[in-house]
Amino acid sequence: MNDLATSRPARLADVARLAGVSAATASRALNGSDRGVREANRVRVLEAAKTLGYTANIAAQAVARGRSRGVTLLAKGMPDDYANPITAGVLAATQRRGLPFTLISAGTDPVDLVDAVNLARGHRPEILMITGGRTTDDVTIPALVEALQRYEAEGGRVVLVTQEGLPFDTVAYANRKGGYDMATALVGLGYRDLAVISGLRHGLTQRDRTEGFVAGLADAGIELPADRILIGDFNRDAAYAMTGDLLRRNVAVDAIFAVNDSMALGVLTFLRDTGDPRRVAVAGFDDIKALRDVTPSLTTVHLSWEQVAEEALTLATSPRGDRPRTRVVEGHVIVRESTPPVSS
Amino acid sequence: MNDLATSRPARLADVARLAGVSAATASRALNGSDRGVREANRVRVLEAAKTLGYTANIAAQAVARGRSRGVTLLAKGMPDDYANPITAGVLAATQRRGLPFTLISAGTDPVDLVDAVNLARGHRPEILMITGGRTTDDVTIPALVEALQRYEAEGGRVVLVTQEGLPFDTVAYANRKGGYDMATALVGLGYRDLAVISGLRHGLTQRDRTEGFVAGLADAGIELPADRILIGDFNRDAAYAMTGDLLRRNVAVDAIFAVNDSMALGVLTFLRDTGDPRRVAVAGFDDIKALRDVTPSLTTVHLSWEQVAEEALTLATSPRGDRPRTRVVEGHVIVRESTPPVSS
DNA sequence: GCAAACGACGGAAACCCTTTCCGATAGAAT
DNA sequence: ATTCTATCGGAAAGGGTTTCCGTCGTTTGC
Repeated sequence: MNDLATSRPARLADVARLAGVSAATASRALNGSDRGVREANRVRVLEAAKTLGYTANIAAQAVARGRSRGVTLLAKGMPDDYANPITAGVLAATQRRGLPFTLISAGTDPVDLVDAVNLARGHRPEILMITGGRTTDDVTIPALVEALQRYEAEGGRVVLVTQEGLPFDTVAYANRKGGYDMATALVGLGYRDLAVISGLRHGLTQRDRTEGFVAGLADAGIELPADRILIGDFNRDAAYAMTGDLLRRNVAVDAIFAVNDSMALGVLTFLRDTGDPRRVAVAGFDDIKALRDVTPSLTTVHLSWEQVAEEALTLATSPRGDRPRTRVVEGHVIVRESTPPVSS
Repeated sequence: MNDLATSRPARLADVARLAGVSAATASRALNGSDRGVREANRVRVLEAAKTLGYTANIAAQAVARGRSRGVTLLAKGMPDDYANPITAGVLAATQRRGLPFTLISAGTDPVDLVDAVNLARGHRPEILMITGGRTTDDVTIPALVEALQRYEAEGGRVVLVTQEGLPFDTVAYANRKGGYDMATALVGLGYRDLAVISGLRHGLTQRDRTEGFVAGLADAGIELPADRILIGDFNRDAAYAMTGDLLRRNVAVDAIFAVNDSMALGVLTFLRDTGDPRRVAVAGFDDIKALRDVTPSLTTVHLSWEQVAEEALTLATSPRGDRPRTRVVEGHVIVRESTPPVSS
């Protein structure tokens, strides 16, 4: 009932004093790590901490230790209107391991990302994870790489989720193969007049998925005219609009492949909203949870986001190799109602 | 090209040395606020910082200042399968104001929440925001209140989002009124045999929405039998299962009110999976974005999450009153296809 | 025109809170 | 009695911010 918690948080020294030991001993007792503390003292310290409502000042810990515990995830382009499966996956995975999790969100502008990296660097987290599509024309890449390399030189761990090709440990997923397999699947179902709704020209994710899809069609003997690949923003609303553009051109289209599920939902909703008489099939990529609730259920490339997150954390917590490692998570096509077999 | 950034982050002293000033001056130059620094020195410091790739150690800043900048959002029960509108709203709002944002997620167990509050307290953030349904039978409430009061006594700001009744600044939304209005609307459309799919018995959010709904029906002269209120977990899958339980009982039901949209989606999907969706009307609550993509489009109570987040941040950044303030954000019913007028 | 007062600015040092290194002490084992 | 061992405390980081004080140049008053 020592109600001296009036205006300043209890600090370690207060706990130590109340327990009748030194600050060093109190510290050792509280986070056990170090070497032994006599049992009697340990319990006295713990009790004192409880009485005072003591909470370790995490910032001070970070300063003293030179690094703060846990994972900081830098997500680009958050928030969007759909649950970001990567964020959710990493959050769940860190929770499973009891690691503190911090989310820092950067705008979609590449410059923001560099700023955000520097902000994250300021936190000095053990593990810095970065997600969000990179682009090919990004002039800030050198700055980004430099900031991250500096961070690794300082002893931090960097893991990239999404993008291969940068000199850091990376978890990627098989975008190209997924696109290829989707093409194969759609052709197998009987579709011949295809179109792609894709994202920003320079985005690597969408580029790889699109390229894989085109390659898959080519291997099946189908040439995809360039004007059947629509380019726009990488989100649902843009896809909604692009679908309109496509259909107004009155070209023959029997199936649309959207490079991710939110965009596919945009396509689907557009088709429904306008009641287009043509029955156009739709396929997506990612297998986000929201798909369960739409009609028709959506054909997509399933990716295990749990696995992506797990791999990333495993990479991050294992000792660093001398060269950056890359893990690729593969997906597989799931055919659902949105792409019924063509009964020609 | 001073490549001495080999193994340890540049610190303020390095910057100061390179700029030929003292650490004090460098500090003043870098975060401007304090007193004036002669322009010549200012630019030299800024240049030095740039050359060295200097990033302020945020932990050290927090220790020195006694508080770390920005908003820490404590979200209970994250992540779920749908984008959490509160989280997204607060994230967007903090970004708009340029405030650093940190997310800490707690499990669904109330004990986790107290732990998480203490973890958050350790960060000493300026603003601590808490969201996630509270329950009536929660024995940890006193501990929670004590931890938070202590935090406020230490100079932190606490804002609760969702729950009225605790002695802190709060942004609530009109759950009861929303339920009431929904009942009125459904009766107005001609529905008479109603049922409610609700969440955990002790959850305040679902309790208020349910109570409001029942009251609305009563005022319209309709008595809702107790066995038409189904109780289960507060998520989509539970709602999916509960719908099955309800319909298997073969009672007359012409409309189901689910206490939130994810649950309504579960209901909708169950109806669709098992037969004709149009026989039973469905209504939800929240107006989450995912609704745009489902068929039939879902009748719901619209809430402006942007407004909720804005109010919360306004509360948090304005000087504290002597008594806790409460802002209530009201919603309104939006009738969509899932509840067509009954043509008796 | 000169002295006094004043304002702007720079730097030294204290401080924030915790961890960790290292030396000290007491008791146990030999 | 001497050497370990286990435990503890003092003090030094760790990287910033902020207070306090001194200096220096400029303005004001006479």
